[in-house]
Amino acid sequence: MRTQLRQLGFAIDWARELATCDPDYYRWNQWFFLRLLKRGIAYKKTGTVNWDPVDQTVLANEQVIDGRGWRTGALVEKREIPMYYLRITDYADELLADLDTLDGWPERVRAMQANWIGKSEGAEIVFACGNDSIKVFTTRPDTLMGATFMAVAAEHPLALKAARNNAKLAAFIEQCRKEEVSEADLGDQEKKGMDTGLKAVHPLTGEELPVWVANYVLMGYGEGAIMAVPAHDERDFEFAGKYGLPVRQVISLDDKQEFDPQRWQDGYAGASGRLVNSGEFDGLARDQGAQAIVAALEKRDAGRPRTQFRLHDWGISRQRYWGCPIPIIHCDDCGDVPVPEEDLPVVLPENLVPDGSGNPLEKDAGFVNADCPQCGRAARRETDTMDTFVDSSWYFLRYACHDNDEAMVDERAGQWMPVDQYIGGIEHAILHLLYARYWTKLMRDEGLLSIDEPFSRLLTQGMVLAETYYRADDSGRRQWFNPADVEVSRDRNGQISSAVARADGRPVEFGGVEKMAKSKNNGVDPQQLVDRYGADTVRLFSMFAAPPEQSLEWSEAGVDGAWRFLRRLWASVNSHADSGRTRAFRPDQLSGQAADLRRQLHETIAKVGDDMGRRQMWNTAIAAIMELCNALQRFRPEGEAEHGLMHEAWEAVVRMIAPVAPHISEALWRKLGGEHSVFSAGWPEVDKTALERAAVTLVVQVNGRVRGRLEVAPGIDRDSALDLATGDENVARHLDGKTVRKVILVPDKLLNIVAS
RNA sequence: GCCGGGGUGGCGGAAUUGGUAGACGCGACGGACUCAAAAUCCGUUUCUGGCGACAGAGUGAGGGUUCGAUUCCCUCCCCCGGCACCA
Repeated sequence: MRTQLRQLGFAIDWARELATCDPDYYRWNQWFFLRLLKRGIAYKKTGTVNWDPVDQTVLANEQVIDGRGWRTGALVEKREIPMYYLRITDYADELLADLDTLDGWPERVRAMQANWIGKSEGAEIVFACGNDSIKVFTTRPDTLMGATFMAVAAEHPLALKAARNNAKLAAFIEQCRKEEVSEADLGDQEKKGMDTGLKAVHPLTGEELPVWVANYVLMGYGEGAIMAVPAHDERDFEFAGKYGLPVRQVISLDDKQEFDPQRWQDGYAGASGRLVNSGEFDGLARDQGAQAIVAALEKRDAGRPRTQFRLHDWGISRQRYWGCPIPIIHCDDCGDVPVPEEDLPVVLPENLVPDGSGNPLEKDAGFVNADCPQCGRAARRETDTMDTFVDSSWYFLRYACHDNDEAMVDERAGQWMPVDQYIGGIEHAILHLLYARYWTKLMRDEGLLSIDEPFSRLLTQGMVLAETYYRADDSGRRQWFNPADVEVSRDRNGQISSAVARADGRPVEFGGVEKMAKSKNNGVDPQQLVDRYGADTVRLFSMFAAPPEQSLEWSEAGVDGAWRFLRRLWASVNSHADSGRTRAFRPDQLSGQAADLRRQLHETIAKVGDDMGRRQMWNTAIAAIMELCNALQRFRPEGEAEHGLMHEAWEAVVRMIAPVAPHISEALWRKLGGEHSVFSAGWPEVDKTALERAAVTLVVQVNGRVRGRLEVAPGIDRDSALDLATGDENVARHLDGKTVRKVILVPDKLLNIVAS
């Protein structure tokens, strides 16, 4: 079933692929895009793409940064091209706030989205710099008086301007821009910088501050420029130390701590403390100081409060063939003209072959050449396609009303939505799920929907991991072997001692356990297992292996157990049904073992319902069903009532296992006399009266260690329990010579006698 | 470097709110059935000592809180995943 879960996760990807092939879906994507364009929610601006100067193509992000080494460093250039964007940042506040309403979502996904949106409160401050100015964003306006230099990103306009007559600076900037490509190891990259020679003017003191280019300042966040306060920011501190820039303390520390400009210490960036060395602001607490400083800046028109989001607007243009065409025609005279509604959809030609040299649409005259809808003259069709995340943002809405060719969605979408239970891989935790939430809100605000959120409950599956094997050639390049093509020898502890390739019998190296990926050739196709054992067994086995949110190392050990379980179930139910003794009975006719068995049956029904529903722990649900089956198979029914009980039990078992082993369950359900499908039979009901117990097991501890067990009537009080416990031989032995100090009773569960 | 998730028998994992650690399954070992094997069924299976009843140790390491800690707190180690030096 993990496979099935996995496939449900893939459904997102399938939906995207199918949707992009479906002109009907294109039509509404394009219709809605044009509507957003008209509203100004979609807009055009220059964006940066990774460009391969050798193959002359745009590189996908993962080709550049995922460490597979396709293209790195010098082989990637940045290129500025016009792109279409959606104003997702306008919804940043709502997307953040509504996370609190998604209580059916895993906490970690909500945390990841909140971090991604990245709201921070602070101020923007403007520093004069010659005839220009530098605007910065800071979360710490209280430290303004401790700013000792400015730092700008390599791409910052002022840096570029200064580089025009400074070759060394230009070279440094070029180097920074190249290195920025590999974000993966940015974390431990050394801080580097260079003085531009420019001076910025402190807006309150008038002091001149040097302006540096620094590789730790990012153009994509805030203003691409910072005021550096080395005394209270660890990165600025490190940078100042390296380049000998001044450090000025402006926030007091705890009494215990002394400020040392040579050494960074934890409290420097802390929240406590008052302003010092800050002139008129001295003595104010941090937040008051921040307010006062921002007020002073506002008076001089040099700053104001501001909330900054990390989230960027969503660039939806993609320079690739497969995707929904962006319905725009570029005319030399009329500019960018939307394709008229009656001409939608713009469809992709299907006969093009991507050859790795860029978007084939650009070279297809039949697609590119178009008449301007406004003036009728020859014009050029937009060849960028939409990000396929656009398609996955609302496919589930279209499912509800796929046959409507008059409207994007109709009232049926409102009836079906929101999705009760959404399942997908954890890799979709941020992008897909955030875009789908955003799109839902967009459609709501366009009057097409009345829901705020698309998915009520979310299950994010863990990754499936598998062993990797490789053989390195002389140059160190690794050739990866699929685990299925490798013969593994293990030592007594199950550890891999050696492995050889089946093909040539020569040894291969074990490369550790990693997430299944094409690049490591460690994917496993469950189809072979399905062919051998059947789909029900493979579903049962993979659902039983681990809870769905946990990552799972793929192993076929254990699949035999699932197979045996289903075979036993098949035999037991058939033999019961063939006995033909299925008459109704009254529970009070049962006694002894039979009554216990019926209690276990109803406890199991309750547990399995809770595990499959609330807890989403399918592995323990299956374990409980297995336990029940073991008990049922051991039981030898005598008389009509006990045969009736067996019938009640097997009916319940078949209904409970049906979600996991649907084919066998369906057949067994008919065998048990079901007229309709097991899936219309409903969930077995818990008979609360069957749950009552005549006796419970009370664990007896002495000083927290288990020394005995008592069978007692439910609800027994502490003193009676203690009386019984001290009568137990082993308990008495451990109490011998000691005085009872304290007795703790956990009702119907445990009695702890504290003695010394 | 930062963030998130983990670390429990030979293995996958269970223990839901601080209350019997190891459910369920795999594997292994022993037995029944069989001329034999497979399949099936029964039993044992955390480690150490003991014929046993039992006793001691034990959930990555070390400390703490508690009558009681896999669970809560502190420090540290290791593994997996993600990433954005976010001002």
